[in-house]
Amino acid sequence: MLVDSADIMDAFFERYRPKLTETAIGLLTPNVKVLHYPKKHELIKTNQTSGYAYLLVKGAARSYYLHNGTEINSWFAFENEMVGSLRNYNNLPSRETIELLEDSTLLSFNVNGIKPLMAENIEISNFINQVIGEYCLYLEDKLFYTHLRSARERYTALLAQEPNVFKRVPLTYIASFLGISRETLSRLRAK
Amino acid sequence: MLVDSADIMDAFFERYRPKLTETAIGLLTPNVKVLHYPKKHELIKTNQTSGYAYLLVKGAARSYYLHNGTEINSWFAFENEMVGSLRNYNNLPSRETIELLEDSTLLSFNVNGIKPLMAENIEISNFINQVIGEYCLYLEDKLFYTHLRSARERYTALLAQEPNVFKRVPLTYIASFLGISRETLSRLRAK
DNA sequence: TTGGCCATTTGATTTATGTCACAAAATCAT
DNA sequence: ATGATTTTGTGACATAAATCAAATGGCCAA
Repeated sequence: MLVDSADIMDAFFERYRPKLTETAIGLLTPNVKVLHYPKKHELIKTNQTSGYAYLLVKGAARSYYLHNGTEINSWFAFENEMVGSLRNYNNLPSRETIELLEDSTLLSFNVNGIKPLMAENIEISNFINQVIGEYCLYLEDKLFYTHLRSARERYTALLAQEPNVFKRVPLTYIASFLGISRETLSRLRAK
Repeated sequence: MLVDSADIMDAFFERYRPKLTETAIGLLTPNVKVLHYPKKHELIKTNQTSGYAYLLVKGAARSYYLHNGTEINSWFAFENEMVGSLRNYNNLPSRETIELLEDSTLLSFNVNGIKPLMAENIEISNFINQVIGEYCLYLEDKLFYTHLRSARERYTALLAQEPNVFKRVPLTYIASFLGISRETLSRLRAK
C-alpha cells in the first residue's frame, strides 16, 4: 500500500521537531522530495559531483569504490540513516558509488538549494552540522576499532555493533568492508 | 626573543579575516589565550573531558591511546594545525592523550565559552563547522588510503603526503600510526 | 667526555591472512 | 519447477608482516 508523500516528509520533520521550527521546515520543504527506487539503483556515482543527499526511509544502501579492479565497500546504511557523499557536499567529485541494496524509499535533499539557507536560518545550519558532526564521530570510531585490530577482532566488533549488516548484506560485500578476503570471513564465521 | 601575545592572536585572526569580522573577533578574544608549554606536556588526557581546543602556533604534537599496554599513535600535528578531541567537543571523554613532541606555542580556545556564541554569531558557527568539516574529510581520506593497503603502500603514501612527519617524529611513533611494527618500518625504509 | 638509555637496524622464526582451486548451496530467470 | 548463475564454504599452499632476539647507533645527563 502506498504511503502519501506528504506523510513521509511530515514524519521526518517530526523527528527533528525540537530542533526545526515551522520557519525552517517551510524553507526546507521545496528542496525535499520523496523518491522510490529499485534495488541496484545508483544514487551517486564515482567521479560525479551530485547535488543531492538522501535519507533512507525504507531500504538499504552501500557505498563502494574500485581498487585494483575489485569493489571495496566503505559503508552500509539502513532505515533512518542519511546517505550521501561528503566530498560532493564540499564540491569535490565522489570517490564512491552509492547503490541501493534493496528497493527503497528515500527523501532527497537538494544540497544546492539548502546550502544558501544555512546563512539565513541557524536551525538549518545546526541541523546540517549535526549530521556532519555525527558522521565525523562515526569515522573516528571506525578508525579506532579497525586500526591494528586482527580480522577476528574487526569481525566480532561489527557483529556486536551492527548485527543487521549480517542479515541484510551479502558476505562478499561485508568482507571488503572489514578489510579481509571472502574466504577469511567464511572461516571466521565457521568459528 | 619573546613575541608579544597580542601579536600572535592578531596573526591568527588575520588568517581568518575574510571570514571573521571585528564583531566575531571581539566575541572570541576573551576565550582565547596564548600559551607556551615544554615538550612532553599533555594538553588532553585519556578519559578526561577537557574544555579546550588548541591551535599549534609553533611546535608539534601527537595523539595516542593505549592498546594492550602499548601506545598507538593516531595523528601528528604541526604549525597552524588545530589540535583537540572531537569527542571532548561532543561532551564525551577523550579516548586519546594529546602530548607535545616539541616545546610549543599554542592558542587555547575555551570551548565552553565559545559554543554558546555559535547561536548568536553565524561567523563563529561557520568557522567551527569548517574546522570539523575539514577534519571529517581528513578522516575519510585516511580511511581511504589505509584500508586494504599493504604496509609498503601506507608507508610510501605517508612519505609522499606528509614528509615532515619523518623529519620531526620518532620512527617508533610513526610505526604504530601506520599500523605496522617498528621492525617492519625499519625494513621498509631500508628499501 | 663518558656511560647509560633509548631508538633503530638486522636476522631467524612464526603466524595470520591472502590466493588459487574447486565444491556445495543458494538465488534467480525462464 | 529447472537449470544457470551467483554466493558461500573448504582445502592446500604462499607470503607479508609480527614476534623474538640481539647488535648497533644516537643522544642526553652528569
